[in-house]
Amino acid sequence: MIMSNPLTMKLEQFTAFSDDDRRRLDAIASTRTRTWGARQDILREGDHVGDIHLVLSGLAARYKILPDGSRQIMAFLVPGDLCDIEVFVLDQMDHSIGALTETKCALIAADEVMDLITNMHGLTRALWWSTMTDSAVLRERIIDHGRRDARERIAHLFYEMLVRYRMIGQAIDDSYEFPVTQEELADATGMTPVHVNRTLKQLRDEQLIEFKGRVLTVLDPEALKNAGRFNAAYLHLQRTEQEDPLVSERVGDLL
Amino acid sequence: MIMSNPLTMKLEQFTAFSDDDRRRLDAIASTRTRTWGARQDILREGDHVGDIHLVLSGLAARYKILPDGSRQIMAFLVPGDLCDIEVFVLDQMDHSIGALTETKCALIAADEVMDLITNMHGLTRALWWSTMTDSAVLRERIIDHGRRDARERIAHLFYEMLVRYRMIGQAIDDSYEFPVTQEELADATGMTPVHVNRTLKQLRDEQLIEFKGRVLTVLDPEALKNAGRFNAAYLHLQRTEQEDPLVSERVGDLL
DNA sequence: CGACGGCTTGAGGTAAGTCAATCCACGTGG
DNA sequence: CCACGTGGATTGACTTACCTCAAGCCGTCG
Repeated sequence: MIMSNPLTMKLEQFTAFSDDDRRRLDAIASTRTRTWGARQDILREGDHVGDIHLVLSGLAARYKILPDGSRQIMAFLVPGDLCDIEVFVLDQMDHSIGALTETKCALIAADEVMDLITNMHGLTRALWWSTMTDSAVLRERIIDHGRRDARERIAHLFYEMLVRYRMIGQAIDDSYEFPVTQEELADATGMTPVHVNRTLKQLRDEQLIEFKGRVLTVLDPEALKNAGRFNAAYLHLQRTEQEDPLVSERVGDLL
Repeated sequence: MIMSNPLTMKLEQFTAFSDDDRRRLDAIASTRTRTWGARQDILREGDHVGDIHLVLSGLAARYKILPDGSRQIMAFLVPGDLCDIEVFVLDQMDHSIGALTETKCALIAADEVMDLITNMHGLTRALWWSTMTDSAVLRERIIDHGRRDARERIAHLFYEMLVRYRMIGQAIDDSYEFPVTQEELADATGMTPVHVNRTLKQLRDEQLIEFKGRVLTVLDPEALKNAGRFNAAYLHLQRTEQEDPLVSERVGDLL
């Protein structure tokens, strides 16, 4: 057996490849490469589709810088990891990738992968989008826990849920039904029920929200958004701005 | 325009559907449904492929119970969210889904989706696997931040990295090169550099690890694994146990 | 009416954060 | 070969956000 590239090795944990598959993967991973020095960004938040990057050697990190300058690393990328398949489906990066040490990546031509995507059934693509945005929401939750305090976390969650309920047409103005107990909120935000309670009280006292009878009402959307340091980019609601006035109508004012 | 089901509404944020597509989605979402009462599990950790579940109404949560009994909710699922597409690719659930209120789901026959998957090119499937495990790792990081203390977090990270470096053949016995600064570790674990330092010292004092010259050596794998309350299930290294002795050789003893 | 689940509030404790000084390994230039 | 600068690691003293324990409250439902 030939010692192949790290991506192949990784994927083989899952599927057995034919020699042909393996040759193909190796070819992809070796034709074009590029190297970044330590502390350089391989991809930046906002970048659009270009080549796909596959880490071959070195160590990189998926991270985001928050408004206050703090950084949250959401994942370490080791050889065999793909940096940016999601850009295909999500249009633009919602976070950055930085090299921690000198890092070499294989560059996979956009259209090689594009073939896969465009040949997909419309529904399959939509499915991809769904998975990818789910991941993005997960990443945001990591930031919540790592770099936001109790008040910011709750505010962020409530604002996100407002957007999500609007998306599916289940928010009336700035209210939505959100039938969670404080204990469940605690389990979601990684705090204790007691502290959730105090934080809710604070948000209520500040006139940002009202939360009674399982219905959450956002009294001051702008203020809540700020309190949660919310930035809608990660939800990838691309069509809103342009094409579709109807969709835009649903969530547009929240972004 | 017909008011369609929540999945369609959600996906339309991203793609414009033809009337045909929309009809198809609606059909999928309405043929078979099932309702769960509040506090019932829709899916349990360990469940294998069955029907795919699409939330139609109610509120559910993606969660995991830790060994000490604490629960971490990783995501709220609202109408339009899919509970378990990943099972297709990952063989079994690595977490549970519970209904928080009475929740109705559409049941999508496994083979309807299976068609999509099996018709996929081997590489595309592998790509899916890659994305799905990435998500699983993200979820694990949420648990880290929400329900593990500093020592557990660092221990968990170091053990996970050992497994990942083994997977790509870049660990020598229980050592691997991990060229991160303490500040970067802090950004990844959501703590401060100072506290990372103290935690490292503790792990060193306990003879669990050695970390000098960018090389991390796990002195006592079993103990480190326990310290991080590590459970390999989320990495979905399915082939290891059975088929492939070579793959198993790489990571087998760690699981 | 009592019981129960969930919410609220207080008092006191602790893990982790902040600020700041010191140390150490290294690379570079005189 | 030593002086120096620099980035990172280490350690101490003090603060704080959040946790724990525990009691009381409130609405609803049998």
